This record gives sequence, structure tokens and C-alpha cells, in this order.
Amino acid sequence: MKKSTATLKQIAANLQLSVSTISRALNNNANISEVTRNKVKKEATRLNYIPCSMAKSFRNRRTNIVGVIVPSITHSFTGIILKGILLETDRIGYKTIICETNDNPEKEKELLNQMLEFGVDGILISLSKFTTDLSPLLKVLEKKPIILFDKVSDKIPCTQIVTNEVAAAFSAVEHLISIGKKRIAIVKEKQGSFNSEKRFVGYLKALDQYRYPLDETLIFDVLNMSIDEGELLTEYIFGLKEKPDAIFCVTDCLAIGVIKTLNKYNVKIPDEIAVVGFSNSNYSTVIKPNLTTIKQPGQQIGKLAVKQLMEELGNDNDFFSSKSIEVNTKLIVRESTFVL
Amino acid sequence: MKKSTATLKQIAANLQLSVSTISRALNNNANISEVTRNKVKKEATRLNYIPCSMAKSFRNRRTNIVGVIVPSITHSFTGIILKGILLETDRIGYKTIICETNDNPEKEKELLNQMLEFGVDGILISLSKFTTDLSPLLKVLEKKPIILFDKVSDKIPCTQIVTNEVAAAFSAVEHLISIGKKRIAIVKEKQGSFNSEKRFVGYLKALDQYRYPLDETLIFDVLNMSIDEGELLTEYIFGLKEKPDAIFCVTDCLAIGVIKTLNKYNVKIPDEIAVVGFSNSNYSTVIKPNLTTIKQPGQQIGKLAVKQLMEELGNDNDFFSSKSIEVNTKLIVRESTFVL
DNA sequence: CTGAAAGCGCTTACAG
DNA sequence: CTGAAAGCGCTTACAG
Repeated sequence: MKKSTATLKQIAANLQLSVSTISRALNNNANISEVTRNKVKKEATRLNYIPCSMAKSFRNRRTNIVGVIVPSITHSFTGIILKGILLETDRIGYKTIICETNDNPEKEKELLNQMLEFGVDGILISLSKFTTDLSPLLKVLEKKPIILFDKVSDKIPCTQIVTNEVAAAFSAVEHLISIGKKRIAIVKEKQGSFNSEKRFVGYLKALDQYRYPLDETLIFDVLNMSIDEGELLTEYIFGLKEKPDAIFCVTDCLAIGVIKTLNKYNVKIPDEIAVVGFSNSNYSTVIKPNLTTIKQPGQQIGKLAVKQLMEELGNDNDFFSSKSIEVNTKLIVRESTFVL
Repeated sequence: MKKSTATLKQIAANLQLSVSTISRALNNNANISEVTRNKVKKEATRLNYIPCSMAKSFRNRRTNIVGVIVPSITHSFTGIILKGILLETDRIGYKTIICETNDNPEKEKELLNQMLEFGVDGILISLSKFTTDLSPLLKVLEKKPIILFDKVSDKIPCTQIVTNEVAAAFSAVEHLISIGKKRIAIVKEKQGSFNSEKRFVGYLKALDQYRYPLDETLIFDVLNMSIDEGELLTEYIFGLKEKPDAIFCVTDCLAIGVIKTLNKYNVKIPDEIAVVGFSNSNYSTVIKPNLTTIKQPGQQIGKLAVKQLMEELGNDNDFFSSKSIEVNTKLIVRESTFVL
């Protein structure tokens, strides 16, 4: 048989005390005598009392749950951020409801509404790639705090945890320049996600600062950031007369695809073509040659997002904000741009 | 200002109707006239009414939330299973609270209790590596259904979603035998997790069936299933006089570490030493040579776990069960055991 | 130090 | 077809 759970009422009845007293004793309220408190706690243990969070949440208008919305949970960098979120929420006694949009803005809107229904205390979200209508987010912001992370947009008036994409990309390209590369290509996303665009800006900035001419034929667009797309693109590049001597990929996956195909054609990396990725995924030290890439502190991003959310929950004012919290990235030089 | 949300009471007041009627109209109860229903719905929309799931859950003793407990969310196979869980729960209108144990049994016990407090309808759990005390699970089973997946244990009387570990390992070793390997080593976990042990059984079974002598010196234990451990072990193996000519690793990560080190010493794979992994992670086609491995249907496992949970929630009887649902695996042959 | 009472937002058996 | 009332388990202002 499924056992049912004891309630305050039952404890009260057993002990000939009022429900209020039981509640206070269990919550260590100062006004309860030591004796009563102990008696109550003992009986609670004896009955295997399990407090009903649901009733508490309902009563207190606070669930201690944060809603987390991401495009896809299997994306490896997302996983690392989620780990940061879980570690931090666990530390402070919160639970997380995690949902996926699979990059579908309609689903995103639906989830946002469901989060409101479920009464989460606040929301952490990494935007879907195709989100253009910001009104669902704005509507939620009228009631609950939202923190954006990873896939952000500066068009939304709420706190964002970001990496300095421009500076990171700049340092990647600068590195390629420093090892003497002349024809530096970039592989970015055609759809132009926020991150891809920022990294492109960093690319342009580096070229500009080092007085490299901007060569449109070195700018390559792909449909998505997969290994496959990286491979396809490289096949294409391989057919060109004028090839690049370095390729900056806006994600590690693209870079892995690029390297796989360069290896297939026995191109010498980095001598003939150097490759840089972005995000220091686990792939970077599995591929040969090991990938030079940008390290982003994923766990820290997750933890910061939770901390920031808690801060805003403590505020009395509304949740609109334009705060942007930046975490530092680091260029990690490996074999794909450097030979010992 | 933070906007507050309309309630049934407010709609009722505005419309001069009773709260009961509003509730029924919004829930499409048959006993409400078309006219009233429409009037109510219109007013609800006008007021931007958001139903309060918390109050509903509290009232109905049902949260439509499933609790999910895993050792680590960043483990890639876990991520794939979680995706299956999320897709299925989303499809049927459930939400998931996801927590990590980081392989700490104490944390696992704590989370189990918290799940009870939060009032989840049921629990999906992949056991921590060091769980030995099963009583916390048994206690939860008295109240809520639990489905075990991936890291399971046949000592717990509840439904389990498993892959046929023994058969899968058998087929891997059989494959190594079929390509003519004589000294087939296994790399397994010293702590002896359920999965590692089952795979070891499959290894023994294959050797036995093909009348291969059991050579204790070909059985290697590692502390954990990381790439690093695979590398360390291979360094050790490399120092041995008598080397294996094939290595069956109970996880892909171990296999990746093994291959990296074999490559470092220019060992010819598979001619000198063949390598097989387990789980068909994304690494398998990034490493050179591409890894022969066992494909496990992760998403299917996740979906099945949810479906099974829902079935048990529908049951009137208790949640103790010894049902074990098996999903099929498949050996994927790649370069690490096969040359074109 | 303890208790009686109200109420969080909702659903549902009962009555008409 | 609609309403009044009870109650899910808890907390807290008020009273003593």
C-alpha cells in the first residue's frame, strides 16, 4: 500500500497541541519552549513527518524553484552551464525546472508562460536561435525576474551574463596574425545568432587594427554550428583556387569538422592552414592536432546567473535592468596553431 | 511595478458569477452553458488570467512534475537520456526537476527526501556510483513510483530501463575474436559499478564460449571512466612485456584515452592493438582512428522511463515491481577494429 | 509561551 | 445550469 504522510494536524492531535504550535516548533520559532519544541520534533520524527513544500509554497507565494530554459540540453557547453546552475541552486536550497526549446520560438513562448503558471521564483534563459519577437519575455519581466545567459540579446531589458565575445574573438584572430598568417578566414553562422555576430565583430576589429585588408571571399557562412557543416564547408574551401592560411571558427564543433576534412586531404595543420575554435569543448584535446580555442568559464556563468537572480529576487523594485555581467575568456593555444 | 495576477475570485466578481462557475467554465466542464463559458473565457483573457498551478497541485495532490536524479548532467550519455526525458515529459504536459548527486550517496538520499517534500508525482533515477544503502530508495517507494535507468541495480524492487549490457559486451568481444585477436584485454571499473560489472560478465562469457583461456593479466581496473584514466592505464600497459592485441573498454572515454596514448607511441590500430568502446559518444568519430563502439539508444531510454512512470502512476497497486525493460544496443564497427 | 482564526487559489460533492 | 461550502497543509497576525 502507498503510505500517506503525516501532517501538522496529526502531530498536533497526538500531542494535544495546536497546529500553530507545531508549525512554530518545527520552524524553530523563538517563542516556543525548549520542552515543547523537543516533544514536537520527536513526534514528527516518529511519524515520519515530511513537510509539504507545495502547501508552504502556496501559502508563502514562493516556490524556491527557478525555471531554466535552454535550446538543447545535449549541447556540451550548455551542459556545463547547467552544472553551474545546479551546483549553485542546490547550495542555496533551490530546485530547478529545466526545459528545452530546441530553438523553436513558439515553444519558448509557451515555456515562458508555463513557468509563470508553475510559479517559479525566477527564470534563467538562453535564447533560441530564431527568437525575434521579444514580447513574451517582456511580459514575463513584468512579474518575475529573468536572467539571460550564453545566448543573449541586448534588446531585452534584463540582466545578462555574457562572455566578452568581441574581445575573445579579437584575441583569437590576433593570435593567428602573430604566427604570421595572412589570409585569415572566418566561419560563422548565416542566421547570425547574437554570439556569432559578436565574434564576427571581433574578427573585423582585429583585421582592422592590424591593417589587414578585409577580404569578403574569406568570410564563410554555415547553416548551423555542427561538425558536419564544418566538414561540408571545408570540402567547398578545398575546391577554391585561393585558399585561406588560417580559419577562425566561431564554435569548436565547426573547427572539429574543418580539421577532420583538412586531415582527410592531408593538409598540414597549422603550417598550411591553422585552425582556431571557440569554447574549449572536450573535443579540443581529442582531435589531432589538438585544437587552439577560447575557454569560456561555463560553470561560473551558471553560478553567476543564479546569484544574480537571487539578488534581484531580494529587490523591491521591478525586474527591468540593463545590467550586463561579463566573465573572462582565455585563449588556449594548442597544436592547431602552434608547433613545438 | 511587479504586476499581480488575476484569480478566479476576481473574474467571478467582475462577472457577478460564483467562483465554482468560473472554475468549471475554464476547465470546460460540460455543465456550463456555452454563453457563460465564452463570457468567462473572454474576461479571463482580458484580465490576463494565469492559472495558478501551485494551487491546483496543492488541491489535486498532483504536481505534474517528475523528479530526475542523475550523477552528473555533463556526462554526455546522461545528457542524451535527459533529452529523451524532456521530450517525453514536455509532450505529455509534465515538467521535470533535475538534480545531480555527483556520485555522492549522502546527496542522493537528501535529494530523494527533497523530492518527496516537493511532492513530485514520481522519480526517475540513475544511481550514484557509490550507493550501497538502498533503504532511502525503499522508503520512497512506499509513497511514490521510482524508475531506474542507466545506472541501475537489480537489488531495488522497482522498474528498471536497461540496456542488455551482457549481450552488448559479448558482441564487442566476439567481434574482436572474429577479427583474429588472441589476447583480448578488458578495462573496467575497480569500484565495480553495476554496468561495468555486467560488461565484464559479457566479456567473460564471450571468452568462455569461444574457448579462450581466461588470462588474469589481461583484466585491468581503473578508478574512474575518464579519458585521463585511459591514458594512464595505457602508459602502464605499454610498459608490460606481454601486451594485449585488443582492448575492450567499458566506456568510450576510457577507449579515447587508450587510443590517444597508443597513437602517442605510434602503435598501429587495429593491426597491433584493436580498441572497442561503449556508448557511441560523439568522441567516437572525432578520434583517429574512429572508434568501434556499442550504440545505446539514449533518448529511447529517457522516453521509456517517462512512459513507464506514467503507467505506474495510473496503477492503483503499490509501486514495488521487478519489471526490467530492455532496450537494444548495436555494435558499430569503425576503424579502431577494422581496416578497409 | 500557546491557541483560534483567517486565508493562500483552487476543485468538487452536494443541493437546488 | 449555477452556487454555497468545505477543505487541501501550511503560516502568521492577533489575542491572551
